[in-house]
Amino acid sequence: MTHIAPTALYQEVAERLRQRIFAHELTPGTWIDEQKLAEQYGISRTPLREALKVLASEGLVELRPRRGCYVTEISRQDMDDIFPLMAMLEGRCAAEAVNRASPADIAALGEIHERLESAARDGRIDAFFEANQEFHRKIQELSGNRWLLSVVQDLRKVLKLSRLHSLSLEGRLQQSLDEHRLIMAALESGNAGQAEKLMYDHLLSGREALARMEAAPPKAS
Amino acid sequence: MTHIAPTALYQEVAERLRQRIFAHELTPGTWIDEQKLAEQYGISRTPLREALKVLASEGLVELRPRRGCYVTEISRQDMDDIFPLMAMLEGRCAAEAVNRASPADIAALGEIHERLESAARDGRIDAFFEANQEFHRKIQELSGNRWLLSVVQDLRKVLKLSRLHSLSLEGRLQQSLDEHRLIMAALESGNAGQAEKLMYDHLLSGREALARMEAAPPKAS
DNA sequence: CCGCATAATACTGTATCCATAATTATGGAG
DNA sequence: CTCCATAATTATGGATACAGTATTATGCGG
Repeated sequence: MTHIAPTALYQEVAERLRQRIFAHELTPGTWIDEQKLAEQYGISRTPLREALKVLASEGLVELRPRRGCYVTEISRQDMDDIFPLMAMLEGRCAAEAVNRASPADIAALGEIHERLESAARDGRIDAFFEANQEFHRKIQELSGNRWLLSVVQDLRKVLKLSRLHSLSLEGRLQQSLDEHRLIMAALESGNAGQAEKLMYDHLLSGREALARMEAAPPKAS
Repeated sequence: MTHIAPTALYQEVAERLRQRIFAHELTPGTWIDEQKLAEQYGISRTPLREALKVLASEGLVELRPRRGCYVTEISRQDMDDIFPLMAMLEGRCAAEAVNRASPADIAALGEIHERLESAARDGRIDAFFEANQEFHRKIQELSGNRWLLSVVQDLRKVLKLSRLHSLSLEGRLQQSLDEHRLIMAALESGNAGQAEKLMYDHLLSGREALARMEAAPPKAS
């Protein structure tokens, strides 16, 4: 039986760990017990350690020599550092996307946007969250810049370390939807400069919403 | 004998490999023979493989499953993708540096700039190259944004894969020096917006010089 | 009773070993 | 002579074993 996916074990392990980290099953600051995790996955420590090296490069975990591996703790300062950066980068993605996207691409993006609309109508936050991610990712891909894509996605991974999601803030979902509509319109009209600025503002707006939550957290620990 | 540096072996190996790649002793496209390299370094394959995972995350090598490890080949397209990105990012670094730097920081930067001047006077290209790197790095650090720093430095590593150095182009060294003077002046006068734009233009100017070399390469293979 | 030193334990880091898959060489058939 | 198939070789990927260091517990001294 030939493996269809010849992907190495350490990659699969890395992906599984990523999911657990994003799901906050492994919370920031917690120590990762190599041999416990290895036997839990039924593998040896070798591929696990290789996976941890990858996650460390992505910033999801920190490897302290002779001390072990810890899930990265993200500070408010980090958020303040990353969001403006993301705003700039995603803004650039939007601008590049306008320059390179075909009408078919824009149409595909419009479909994703429609899912945002319907999710918002039904108040389905998690569906909105999913479509939102997909929308942003699609634009990033449309930029056609492989390196821009990888940088943005690496930073996005780091942001996902935070358990705060601005969409659960009262009114933020509607506001986010409004901003998306504007961005979508700019993309359709082919206005690169405007798309860039709107995307930039959209990201900063998201950070602001998050900041408001930090002041009055919903029910997180 | 206690190791003063408790740094793990795989990190040292990764650094040694980086240097060999940057020195073009390991040229893009070449296959990395694990066991040959391991015995050459007098170590086992385990830490070497971990080092290769790190280098792969940095984009310096490519790991093809079951096929081995190859030094990344950088295309013209990649250069065209990365340079504008770097221009934007380093521009942002310069702007942030203006906002955060103390007079002492600016003075330290001025000293590095002086080394640029003197290296240029004596026509010492490699010294100029060194001081140039240090100048840019210092500004990146002054931005005070840990994530911006890591993103920029990762991309810088990838650029170093290219064996083309624009400074060896006739007249480029003087042009680069001129641009640096303007940047330095903007930093000293505390004009963030201008520093950002000048740095942006400086990077694009570097890419243009490189493009001219690609058309008429000096003597590279 | 508290603090420090020493010993025991446990985990990280490295080496060695084995299995599997890919590449290359060799031989035979067309 | 060329092309394909099969076998041998070689390298990668994973597992296991071992060494060294950090942490924790325990006991002794103050």
